[in-house]
Amino acid sequence: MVTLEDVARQAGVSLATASRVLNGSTRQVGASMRARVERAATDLGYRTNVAAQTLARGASNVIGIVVHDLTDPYFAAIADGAMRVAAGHGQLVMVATTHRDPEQEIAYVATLNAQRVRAVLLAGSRVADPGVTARLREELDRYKESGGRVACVGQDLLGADTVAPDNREGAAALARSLAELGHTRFAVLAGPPDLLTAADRCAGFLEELAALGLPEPEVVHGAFDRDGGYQAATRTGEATCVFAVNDVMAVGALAAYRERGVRVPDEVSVAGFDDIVTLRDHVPALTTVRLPLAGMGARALELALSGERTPTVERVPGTVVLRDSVRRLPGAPRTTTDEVEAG
Amino acid sequence: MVTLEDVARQAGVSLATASRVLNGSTRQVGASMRARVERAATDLGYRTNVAAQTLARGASNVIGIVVHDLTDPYFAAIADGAMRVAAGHGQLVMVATTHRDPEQEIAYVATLNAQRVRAVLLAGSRVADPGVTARLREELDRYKESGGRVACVGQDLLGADTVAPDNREGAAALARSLAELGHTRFAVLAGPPDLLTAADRCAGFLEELAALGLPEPEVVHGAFDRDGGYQAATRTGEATCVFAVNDVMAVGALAAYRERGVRVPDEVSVAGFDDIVTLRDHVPALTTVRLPLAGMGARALELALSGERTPTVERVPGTVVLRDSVRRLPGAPRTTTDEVEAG
DNA sequence: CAGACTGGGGAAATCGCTTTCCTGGAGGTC
DNA sequence: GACCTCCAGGAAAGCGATTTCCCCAGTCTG
Repeated sequence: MVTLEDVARQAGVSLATASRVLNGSTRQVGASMRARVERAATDLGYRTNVAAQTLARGASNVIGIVVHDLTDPYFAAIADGAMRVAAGHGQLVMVATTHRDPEQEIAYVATLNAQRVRAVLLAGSRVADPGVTARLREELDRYKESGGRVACVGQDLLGADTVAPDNREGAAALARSLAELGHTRFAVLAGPPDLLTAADRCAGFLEELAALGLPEPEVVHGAFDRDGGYQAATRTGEATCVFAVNDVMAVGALAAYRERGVRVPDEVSVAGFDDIVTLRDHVPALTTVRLPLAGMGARALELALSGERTPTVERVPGTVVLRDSVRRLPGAPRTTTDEVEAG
Repeated sequence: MVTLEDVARQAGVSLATASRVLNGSTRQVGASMRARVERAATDLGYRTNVAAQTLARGASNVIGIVVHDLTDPYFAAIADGAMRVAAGHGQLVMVATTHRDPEQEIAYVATLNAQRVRAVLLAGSRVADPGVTARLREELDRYKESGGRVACVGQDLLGADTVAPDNREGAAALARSLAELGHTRFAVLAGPPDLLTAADRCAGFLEELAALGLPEPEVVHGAFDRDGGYQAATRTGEATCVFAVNDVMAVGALAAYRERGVRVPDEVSVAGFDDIVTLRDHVPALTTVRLPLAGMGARALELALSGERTPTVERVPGTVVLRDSVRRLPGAPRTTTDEVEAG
C-alpha cells in the first residue's frame, strides 16, 4: 500500500510538501516541486488514506443519511435529492436503512457519530413514543456537541434543521377539494396510529371535514405501506371517497378494489399523498397531494451543511393534484381551483 | 470530544485495557476493570473514533455500493438486498450514485479505495466502451492490490466476483413464450446500443426469433428509462408484440400506447424485463422476465465478503412471467409452459 | 546596501486508537 | 519449596495523514 511518505521519498521532497500538493492546503508549492510530487503520485498509484486524513483533520467528508426503506420510492426520492447536494459539496454518502425500527435509527446515529460524519440527515416520520424520541435526541445532542450537524425531513421534534412537509394543511386542502367534488361519506386509510406523518395527515383531513360540517369518516388503521393500504381497503364500508395517507397505500387500495371488481372512480374515489413520481403511469392516475420530495431532501442537507448555528425549520406546503382516481359526484357545483392534470 | 484516553483516565486503567474492553479484542479483561471502564465510557458518553480505529486496524467496517440511480427501483432493490447482508455482517454502507456516468463510476471506485472500504459492489450494466472498462479495471485492480474485495452485479467483465443475470437466455425464453402465443411480428425497444445489459437482452431476443424462423423485428434504440420506452414506443410500426428491454421502459411504452388510444394487449402486446416489484399493481399487469434483484445484490456482497481468493461468477436465470399485457393470438396452439400468474 | 519582509520548504508533534511486547503475580506440578 | 506456565495489565510503538513552527533565501524599501 502506497503511502504519502512513499510519494514524498520518490519525489525527493518532504512529507509536508507532498501533503500540500496532493491533499489541498492554503500554502503554495512551487511549480517544479508540485510537478514532481504529482508525477510520483500517479506513478506509484497513490490513494489518500482517508481514515488518516480524517483523524488528522478532525473532520471527515462523509455525510450520513438515515431512511426507513430505500425501496420505498418516497425515501429513494428524498435520498436522491440529498445525494446530489452531497456530491455538489464533494461529500460522500453513507446510507443506513432502519426498516422502520426506531432502535435501529438510534443505533445508526451513534454509529455515524463514531464515523465522525459531517452531517446526518434523518428522513422519515417520527413516532409518537416520547421515550424513543428522547433517546434519539440524546444521541443527536451528543453528536452535535462534537461538532456534527443534523437535519431532518419530517416533524420538527429533534431540535435540528428541519424540512417539514405540511401534512395537516395538505390533507385539509385535499379534504376541501374532495368535498367540493360532492363527496360527503369518506373513509381514511390511516396507517399506524403512532406514526406522526400518518397521524397528522389523518388529523388534518378529519378536522377539515368537521370544519366543513361533514360527517365523521370511517378511520381504518394499518401498515404504512402498499400491503397496509390493500388490507385496509378491504375493511372500508359505504364511503364514496377513500383517502389513503400515502401514495403507496393508495396503490394497495386500488389493487384491492380492482380485485374485488369495485370500479375506481365510478364506485369509489381514491386519493393518496406524496405524489410519488414512479406512479405517474398508474391507472387510474392517482389524485394526491404533491410534495417536492427530492427538493426536500436536497434542502434539508443544504441547511445542515450551511453551518447556521440556530436550527432552521422550513415548512413545505403540499399541492393538491386531482387526477382520474376521483370523480365529481352528480350535482356538485364546479368551483374547484386545484391543479388538475391533463391525461 | 471524549477520547479513549479520557475514559481510561476516568476509570483509572491503561489505554490498552480501555481499548480491549470497549472495542473488542481477543484478550480477556478482568470483571472489575471491565465494569469500571464501561461505567466510565457511558458516564462520559464515549464514542469510538472510527477513523482512528480504521487507521490503527488498517481495515474499515464500511462497504461501498455503486449504483446508477437509486430512484430506479431496479437498483433500489439490488442495493436493499446488499444492505441487508452488510448489516448482517456489521458493516456500514456507503452508497454512490453515478447517474449513468461511467467516469463517475471510476471516480467513486477511487474514492472508496481512499476510504479503505472493505468491499465494493458495482451494480449496473457495463458499457461497450473498452477504454472505459479498462480504466475501471485498472482502478479496481489498484483497489484489490491493497486488499479490497470487489463484487459486481451484471456482466462478468471486471475480473471480480460476479452475479450475472442471464440476459440473453432470459430474453430468448421470453421470445419463445411470445412466439408460442402466436406472435410473429415483433418490435424491440432496445435501449442504448452501448449498454451491455440492453444489448444482450436485445441480442438474445433477436437470435431466438431467428432460430424460430420468424421475421426480423424492428429495433428501436433509445434511453434505458421510462421516457426512453415512451419515446421508442411512438416510433414502432406494425408489430403485434413489443419487447422493451426493461420494465421501466415497458411502463413508458404502455403509457405512450394509452395516450394514443392503442389498447394493450388487444392491439399490441407488451413485455418487459426485470419484474420490478413496485410494478405489480400496474394495469395492465406486465409480462416480464423475473430476476431476483434483492437476492442478486445480497449474493454478490456475500461473495465479496466471503474472502474467497479466485473470483466466482454465478449466473442467475430469469423466469418468464406471462401477465395481462400480452395476449394469445387467435389460432395459436396452447402449449405454453411458462409461469402464468393469476390476477 | 542594510534591514525588514515574504514565501516556499522541511522537521516534528499530533490526531485517537490498536497491538506487540514486557512484567509481575497467581496457580500447578514434581 | 523451586520451577513453570498462564494470564491480566501496562508501556510504547506504530497507523498515515495534517499542520505548526522554524529556517533560509530572495525581494523590497528607504
